Amino acid sequence: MKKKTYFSGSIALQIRLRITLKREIAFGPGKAELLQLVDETGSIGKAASRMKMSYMRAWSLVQTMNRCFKEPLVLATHGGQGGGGAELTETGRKAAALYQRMEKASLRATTADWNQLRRLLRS
Amino acid sequence: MKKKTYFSGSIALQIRLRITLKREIAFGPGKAELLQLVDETGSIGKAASRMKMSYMRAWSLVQTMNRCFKEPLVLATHGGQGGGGAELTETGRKAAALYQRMEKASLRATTADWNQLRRLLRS
DNA sequence: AAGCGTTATATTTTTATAAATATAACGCTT
DNA sequence: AAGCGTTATATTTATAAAAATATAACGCTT
Repeated sequence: MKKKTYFSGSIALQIRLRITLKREIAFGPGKAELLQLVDETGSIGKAASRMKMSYMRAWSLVQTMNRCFKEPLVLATHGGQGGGGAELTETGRKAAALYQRMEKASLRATTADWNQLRRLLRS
Repeated sequence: MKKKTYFSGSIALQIRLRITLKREIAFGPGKAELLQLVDETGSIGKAASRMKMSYMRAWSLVQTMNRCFKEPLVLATHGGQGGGGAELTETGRKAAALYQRMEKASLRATTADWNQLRRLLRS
C-alpha cells in the first residue's frame, strides 16, 4: 500500500481520516493498511508482521472493525490446512476501496493550498 | 472555530491534516485552533483556557510553530499593560487561513464517498 | 495421536503523551 | 516600590496507548 505521508525534503503533510463510532475507532489509516495486507497475505499474522505490528494488536484492530460495521470486514478461520487464515468479505473490500478513494480525493483537494503553505515553512 | 469532527448520530469522520518538519509537528488541528483563539483573545493563556489546555502546553505549541516556520506565527510580549499578550503575525494569519481552506477542501472532497461508507457502519 | 501454523485471549510491562505543579521574569500601573 | 497579569521555563506526576509475554484452542496433516 502506498504511504499516507507526502514528503518534500523533511517536510511532510499527513492526511489522516479516522472514523469513530461511539468512542471506538472504527476505521483509519492503520486499519486500512491492515485490511489491504490481510487481503494480500491471507493471514492476520502475516499482515501484522509486514506492518511490524504485534499479532495481538492486529487481531484487536480486526475485532474492532468487525464490531463497528454491520457485517464483518474480515473472516478468519483457525485450525485446518496451514493452521487457518483470514480473508476480506465483500463489505471489507468495499470499505477499503472507499477509504482509499477518500484519501486520494483529500490529497488532490489540498495540494494547491499545501504548496502555498509549504513555502512558509523552513526547509 | 468550527469543529473538525463531522457527526451523524454517534458516527463521525475526523479529518486531520498534520504537517511535520524533521520529527516535529509543525502544524495540525490543535495548533490551528490555538492560533485562531490567540487572535481572538490576544493572549496565549486565555486561548489555552478556552481550549481547556494548560498554558504550558499552549506555549509549547507556539514555540514549536514559531521554530518550524521561516517567520514566527505568534508574537508575544510579557510585562507591560495587562501583563503582556500575544498576537498573530501576517504569516500566522496566512498559515491559519491556508490550513482552514485545506480542511474544508478535504471535507468537500470526501463527502460523497463518506456517505457511501457510512451506510456500511452500524448506527 | 502428535505436530503444525494459525487464530484467540488475558495479563503484564514499557513507552509516549499530556497534565500538573512550581517558580521566575517582565514591564506597565498606581 | 509594590502589585498586577501575563509570558517563560523546568520538573514532576498521571494517563493512555502500544508492545511484550504467555497460554490456550482449533482443525487439518501425517
